[in-house]
Amino acid sequence: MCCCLKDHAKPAMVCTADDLLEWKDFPKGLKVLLIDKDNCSAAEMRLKLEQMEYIVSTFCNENEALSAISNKSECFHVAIVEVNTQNSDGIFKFLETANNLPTIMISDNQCISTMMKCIALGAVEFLQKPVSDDKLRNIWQHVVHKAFNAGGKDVSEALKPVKESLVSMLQLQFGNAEIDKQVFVRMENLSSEQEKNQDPLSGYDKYPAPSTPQLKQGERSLDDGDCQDQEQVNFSMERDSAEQDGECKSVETTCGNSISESTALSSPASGEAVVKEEHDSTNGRRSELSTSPCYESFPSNRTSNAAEPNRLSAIPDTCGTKTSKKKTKVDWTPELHKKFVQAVEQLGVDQAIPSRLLELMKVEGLTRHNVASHLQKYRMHRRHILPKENERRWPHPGDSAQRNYYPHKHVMAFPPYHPNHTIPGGQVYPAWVPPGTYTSGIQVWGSPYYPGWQLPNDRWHWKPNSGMYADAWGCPVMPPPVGSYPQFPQSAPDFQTTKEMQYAGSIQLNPCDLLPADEVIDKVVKEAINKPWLPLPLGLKPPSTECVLTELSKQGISTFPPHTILR
DNA sequence: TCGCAAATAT
DNA sequence: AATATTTGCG
Repeated sequence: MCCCLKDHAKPAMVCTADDLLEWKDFPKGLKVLLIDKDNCSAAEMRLKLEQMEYIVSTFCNENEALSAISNKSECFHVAIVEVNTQNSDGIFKFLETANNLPTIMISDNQCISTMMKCIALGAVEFLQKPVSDDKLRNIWQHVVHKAFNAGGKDVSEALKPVKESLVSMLQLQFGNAEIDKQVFVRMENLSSEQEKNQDPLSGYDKYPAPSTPQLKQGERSLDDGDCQDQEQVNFSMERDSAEQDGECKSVETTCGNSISESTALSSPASGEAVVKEEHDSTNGRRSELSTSPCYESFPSNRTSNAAEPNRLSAIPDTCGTKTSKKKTKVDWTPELHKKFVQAVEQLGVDQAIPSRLLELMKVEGLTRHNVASHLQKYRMHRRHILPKENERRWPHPGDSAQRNYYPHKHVMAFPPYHPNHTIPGGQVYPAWVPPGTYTSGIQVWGSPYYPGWQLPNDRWHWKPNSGMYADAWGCPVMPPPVGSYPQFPQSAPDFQTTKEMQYAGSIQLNPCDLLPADEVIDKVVKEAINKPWLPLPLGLKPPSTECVLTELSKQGISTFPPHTILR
């Protein structure tokens, strides 16, 4: 909704064009009944409210207002009523009569008893005059609250359409994520539950006085870390500090309080709001983007839209055409990176070039520049970072070139406890295919599973200690009983096709690394998980071919380029 | 177009 | 302050 919300450090909400459009105008058109004898303040409030797109009907006294309500010539969604010591009785009567109308009291003084009585009679809020713009702007919250909490029967005719539109909005808004649906359902249940509880001793329901009727956070189930699937490129919109756009502003304030907040809360933190525009010098292809807040951890259950994996759905900038100023930023999610790596491997590390990669990736919205940039980074890691680390660890005069693929910190996962245990050749698996020695097999588990050379921050949702190691590989990963490997039947042989492999297999264990301490193991596992490009530490094994194929098929990938199939 | 490196953005 | 991405340039 609010692509303009800057309060949300993490643009965690998912935005779709429709959502934005829907929310943008939400409060617009709500009818406000205003009773204020003070013509000045009445006019002032009316003006402000109208600027906020509310439709205001002003009355000088409660009788006029009541008659308007009673003859049903007009309907109202919310009322703002001024109360003072002189007119209090009449106002109380109004409150009692118009008990279906969310009524906000305003007054110059704060007579506690008057306040108390108003609230007791059903007023939803009691505000001191002058009422701040924010308060005015947010009066719609009472409408929503009433619509959802009054219980079906109590929802006035005026509120019904509001509720309906809210419901549809919410469905739209939350339509994508399962989690959000839950929220939605909860809201629905909530209102029906209240409806049930209402009859007996409905004292409470009769006098709801939520000063801030917002969707309560506690009422929604937030399962973060639980979102996956959806592979799309995420373009995060760079929040523009200058929020000059009036329209944006209104969206911001409108959504910023409760609704958008709830959305943000219910969306997995991993998401990114997106929108953007970018100039692709290449073919003028316009890239706009969408966002997909979910990242997938390997064994993800790709349940939802596997439909258009390569698509960057377009999102119109709802915040006005000015969004064109916003820059785009490609979000290299694991999915996207995986795609990238696969493309690189398909072309062969050496022949991979941006334009070609772009074609292979088939990701709409992605530009050659984006790919080039990523490729640059990718190569950088291979060329510099890894070699250095490797060199440090395993100095090997005369063979530095080859060792470039051996990454840093080669912590032995669970080295043999027995000093005399021999490490079988081929137990070490290099993750990256060395330049020029690209061969089959390796990339299969090197890429599809671990998309990157790096898994930056938590967005990848790989939770090192969550017992997902096994899942990540599709096979158990925890150390088997001391000294035995039989639990991992697969295939050392499959990976012994390159010099690297052989080299790796011949490496001598450093006594210092033979510490099977738990923390060491933990560290190793974490490392293996977080740095998939590294060869698996001794003891950790790559997934079996079966596992790989099974997993891939689960992900809807049933065909493989010939060279990617393990033999 | 590519790819490096500086500039920017988070 | 570090890192990730974009932008500029040869």
